[in-house]
Amino acid sequence: MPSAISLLGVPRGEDDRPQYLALRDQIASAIDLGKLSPGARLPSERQLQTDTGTARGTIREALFQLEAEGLIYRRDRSGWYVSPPPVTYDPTRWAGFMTYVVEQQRVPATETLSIESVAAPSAVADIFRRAPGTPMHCVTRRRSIDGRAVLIERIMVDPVLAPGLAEHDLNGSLTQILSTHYGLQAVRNRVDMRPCALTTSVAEMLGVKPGTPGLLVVRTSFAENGAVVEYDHEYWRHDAIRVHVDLQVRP
Amino acid sequence: MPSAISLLGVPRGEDDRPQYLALRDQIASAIDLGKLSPGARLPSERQLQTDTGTARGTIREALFQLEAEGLIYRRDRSGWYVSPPPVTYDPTRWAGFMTYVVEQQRVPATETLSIESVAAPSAVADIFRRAPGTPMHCVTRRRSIDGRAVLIERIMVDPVLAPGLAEHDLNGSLTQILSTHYGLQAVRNRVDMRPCALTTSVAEMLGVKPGTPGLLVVRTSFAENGAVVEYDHEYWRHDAIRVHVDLQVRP
DNA sequence: TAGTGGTCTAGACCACAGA
DNA sequence: CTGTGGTCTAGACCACTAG
Repeated sequence: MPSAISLLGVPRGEDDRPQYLALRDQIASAIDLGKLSPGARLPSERQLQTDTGTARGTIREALFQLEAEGLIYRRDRSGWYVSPPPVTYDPTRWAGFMTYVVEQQRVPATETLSIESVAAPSAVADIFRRAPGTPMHCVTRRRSIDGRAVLIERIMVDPVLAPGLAEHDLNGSLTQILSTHYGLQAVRNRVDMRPCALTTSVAEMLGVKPGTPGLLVVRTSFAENGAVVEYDHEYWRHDAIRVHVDLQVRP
Repeated sequence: MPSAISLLGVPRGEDDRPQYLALRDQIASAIDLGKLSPGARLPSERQLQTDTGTARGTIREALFQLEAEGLIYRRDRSGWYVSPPPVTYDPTRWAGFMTYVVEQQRVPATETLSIESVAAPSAVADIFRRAPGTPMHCVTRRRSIDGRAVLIERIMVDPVLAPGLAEHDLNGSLTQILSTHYGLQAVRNRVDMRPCALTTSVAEMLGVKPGTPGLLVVRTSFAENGAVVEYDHEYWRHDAIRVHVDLQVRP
């Protein structure tokens, strides 16, 4: 029973820590101590409400905090769950998603949501060095780890380089297909990353609330002749990924 | 006037978009259109309340959303402001903070907050390959861009390799000092990145609310003989940084 | 259908920034 | 000092998940 000295306004214990942070600490330490394992479900907000005697809004603030830290996540209208550990992504390695997830003893899965031909917006056209409006393959896929959807990717491929791409099974490694069937080999990779919030369309596909924190990874692969092989936007749940780069000075 | 069809619960316009997202869109487009420039201050929450006729909680939800997207930020108890553009950080380049910020036509600044000797916790000791409890230099610095604090860094350096480090002016490039005065040259860099939430202590130093979204960058620099030259944690405001990596396949 | 999170209201007081 | 954001309360109804 945390000192109920007064009953209005913001009384607060002697410690000066807001209630929602205090609750955050309680839950965080429960996770640290293993009382709540990855994947475990937290008590419902209303349960916490009666347990702690604080308003639901305050409860939710603590939960949002933990979500921002990547410790918990929510399944829409189902509940709050403890986040599994993140996978490590290394842009200097050429291994694709399926490969590095398996290497980390996790189970990857890919689902192709759509494959369509779209007119290249000018930003995309620039990258492919083609005229705006040129048709492009646009593949949308959802990828999961241990059954939990962790990213949505939208890949643009030039149909001139990969005609009939749609005929292939795209639920595996796209890089593999481009290499095997079209002789397209990347020799250079450009990667951009930045924290973002997941916008409505992506959020829906991941089954999360719009505005959930995320990480945007933009990959551009170039062939030997400088042609763009793949132009890829990956929208990750922020708690699912960690980036690792190891670099040597070349003498 | 967005259709006041009913007066209780959540009526919502025909579009099915929650009010807080609608407000988010309004503000976001005002920023896009340049009606609000980087650094500009938004109307106060209570002003928006009377302007839009919605409850303050709803207003704040929209603002949090925009903050998570990196479009706006807050100065504690002062107001909400439009975020300046992020700087690009390239871990494959050896240029330090001062250098790459200037290259991007921005004004960098460094402030040393503390320099002390601490006993290495076991995790740190492992990295330096020394016994736990071995004394280490620990430098805490705050770095700013155009006058806005964007990151806190905590650097650990082995005092055996850099005796008397505290005597130097640490408000410039530490890498430079280690190289010039101690002959410590990094030949390998290991970088880890992950989205996080800024914890209380860091948040205070940055003057932001605890839980504000951030990006943690951990750098480990190795000398030719494998010794660890610098072990550095950088806590960035998430809206201030973008990471860029460009990689070639070596034939 | 019961229970969950999602959205929203309309208040209140507190701590601090800034003039 | 005034005004700002920060924290908190105690309700309400909605939209969805899951049994």
